[in-house]
Amino acid sequence: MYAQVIVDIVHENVAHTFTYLIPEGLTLAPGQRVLVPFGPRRLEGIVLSLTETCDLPPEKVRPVAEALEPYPAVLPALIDLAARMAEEAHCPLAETLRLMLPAEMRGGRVRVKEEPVARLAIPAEELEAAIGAQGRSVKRRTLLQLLQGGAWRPVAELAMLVRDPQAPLRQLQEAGLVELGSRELLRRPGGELRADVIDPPLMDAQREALEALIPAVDAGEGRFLLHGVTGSGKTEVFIRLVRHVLAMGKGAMILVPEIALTPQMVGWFRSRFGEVAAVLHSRLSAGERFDEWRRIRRGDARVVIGARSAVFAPVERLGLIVVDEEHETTYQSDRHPRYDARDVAAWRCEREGGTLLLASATPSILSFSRAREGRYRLLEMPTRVMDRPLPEVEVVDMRRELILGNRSVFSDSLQKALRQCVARGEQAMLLMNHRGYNSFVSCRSCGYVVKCRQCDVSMTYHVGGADNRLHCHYCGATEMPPETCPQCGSRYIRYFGAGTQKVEEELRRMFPDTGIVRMDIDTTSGKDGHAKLLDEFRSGRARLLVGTQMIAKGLDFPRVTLVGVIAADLSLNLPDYRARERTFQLLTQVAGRAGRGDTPGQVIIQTYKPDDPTIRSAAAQDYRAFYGQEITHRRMGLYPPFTVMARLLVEAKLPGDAQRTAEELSEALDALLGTEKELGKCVLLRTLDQPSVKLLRGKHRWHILMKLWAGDAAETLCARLNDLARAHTGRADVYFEYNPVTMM
DNA sequence: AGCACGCCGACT
DNA sequence: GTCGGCGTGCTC
Repeated sequence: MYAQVIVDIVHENVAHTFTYLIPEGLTLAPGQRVLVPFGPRRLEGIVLSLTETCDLPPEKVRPVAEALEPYPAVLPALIDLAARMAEEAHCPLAETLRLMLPAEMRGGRVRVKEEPVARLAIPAEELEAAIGAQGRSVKRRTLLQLLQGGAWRPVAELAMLVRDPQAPLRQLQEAGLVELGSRELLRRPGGELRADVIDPPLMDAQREALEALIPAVDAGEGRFLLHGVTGSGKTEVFIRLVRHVLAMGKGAMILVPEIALTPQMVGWFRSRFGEVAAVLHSRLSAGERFDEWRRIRRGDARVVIGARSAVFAPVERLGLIVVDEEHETTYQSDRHPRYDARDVAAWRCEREGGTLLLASATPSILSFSRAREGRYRLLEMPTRVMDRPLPEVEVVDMRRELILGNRSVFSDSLQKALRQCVARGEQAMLLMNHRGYNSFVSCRSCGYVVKCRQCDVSMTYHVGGADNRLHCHYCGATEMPPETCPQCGSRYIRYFGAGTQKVEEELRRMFPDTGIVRMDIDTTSGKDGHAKLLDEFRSGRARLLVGTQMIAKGLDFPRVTLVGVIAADLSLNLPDYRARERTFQLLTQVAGRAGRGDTPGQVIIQTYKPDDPTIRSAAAQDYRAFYGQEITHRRMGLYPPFTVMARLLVEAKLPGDAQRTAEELSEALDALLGTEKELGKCVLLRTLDQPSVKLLRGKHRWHILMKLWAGDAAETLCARLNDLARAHTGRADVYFEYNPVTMM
């Protein structure tokens, strides 16, 4: 027998199977990891298939060195998935296969952890006599007593009752009374678990959603989009559905945008499912991730809660994938090989006979339009649990505040509401979608704005640490703020625009005796950074929480009755066709954090554009109204979902190299579209210019942006563009992006 | 990818 | 005459 093996090297030259002889006594199955000789080296590889024959000259075929595990590490369905993704992304199969395994497994970086254990080696009826025979040794007698049940006990556990048990245990072993061994130890993240929380009663809307979903789950099919307003109890629907799937003997996956931001979801699932639930995300240690992966692979854990990459978890007999907060951009991978976890989830469900459930209070325009087309079945949960009202939303015109002489970051309304909220002993959350103290530094004489030396981006003033410095939010560079203008020499340097630090400082001035927590990348970077800050707020030690968009996602604090949005326009003004969508999502999601307990919630949105339709529909928490406006914008502007966006991005040290390369690419594209007219027909728009960030990390940037009619021609064209980018070598780097995450 | 082989310039 | 530059090509 021969094994067809993909070696773990990502390179076009070796992007095909290599044939190895399977030595006597070794049995292999597709998906198994092996060690194979490869020239002078030994490499890890994955068995794709087994064959009886081989058409290579026999002297060229060498045998497999060894199997790395006794079981297939990659399930057949995941081999298919890797193959499909490699074809789609035009990349070597080895690259997509890597997604299917925890990175730590490669190169033998993690090991199975073992612990020493001991058990009785004699029948129970002989124990009494054995204890009697131990003479004056209290340790040996106690140890025998502790082992009386006959089961394996960890030596570490025995050591808590008998100090230094190793020597007496060895003596007992030599006497044939005790057997010593070692046992696999699983490293579990996040402490003890218990499946002891009882099910709360279901509301009508939840029951209706389940009545639609359960027959589909029973049939192993169906794609659903659940649109449920914030606080409508979607999580409880997921939990009941997962329980149903488990009862069928199948497995389930719950994907969440970023697990560090949604520790509550993990808590809910672990308290309801206990050991059957596994958690997968990037903040686990290597050992924890490997062990959780193995618990899933062995079928011990059949519910997986995880972030984007958990969509590749080795769940067999997959019955359900839930994508919670499906509108989040974190489901799109930004690294190679790029994928969208929602698409992967859909493929897996189709291939493996599972039900797909996308859920959000603010569905992505893409998913909702698919639901309108009938590609997803739409389920709606329009009311909050316990008939709690959606919060009251007030839009405050910040231009008026300025005219009235209020130069604080808080409007009169918000100040008043904050005072009342604090006086009532309740909690408030404030969204400021910009971190730092001031967002830019400028010369009042000549208008000069301090920009990063490496990036075409204004620098943000941060206080704290050893000194106050300017930071670049794109590359992380810092420098001291200038005292005089580098351009005109004036001393008229002023600081403008507020960030989270400034909001925090103003709050402290207003409420000197109240606990305040600031949550942004700067305060949550350490291990468990999120958890510590959230705990500070949850416990009530802090009453006020200031943060960037990370506070808007899925958190459930019953004592929050007030939500303030300091500057709703920040995300609205970004140069991206999705700016309105993102703003609506952000405002609606953060508003939904208010009034989740028994007290009704209040939301105040501060803006310089109080009449903007996006802000208006967010204030009304009217998704349908927003969708109606936005889909019209997209149709008129020829944006997705009506078209596919694509771009060739060029980056180079020298500005001339970047521009010249972009122009050359444009000419190559002219030639291609000239000879293959069919491809040309799908190009609706094509522009060659500089992106809004013209310099990034010291590299000058140009791009060719394209809007394409979705279809076969667009796919072929994208494949060509991808080849074009890959083939390019020279003084510039060229990247092809399909549906780019950012256009900047 | 990585490591061999291979064919031309400056050194003990 | 040898050591070493990294260009080309192969790995079952």
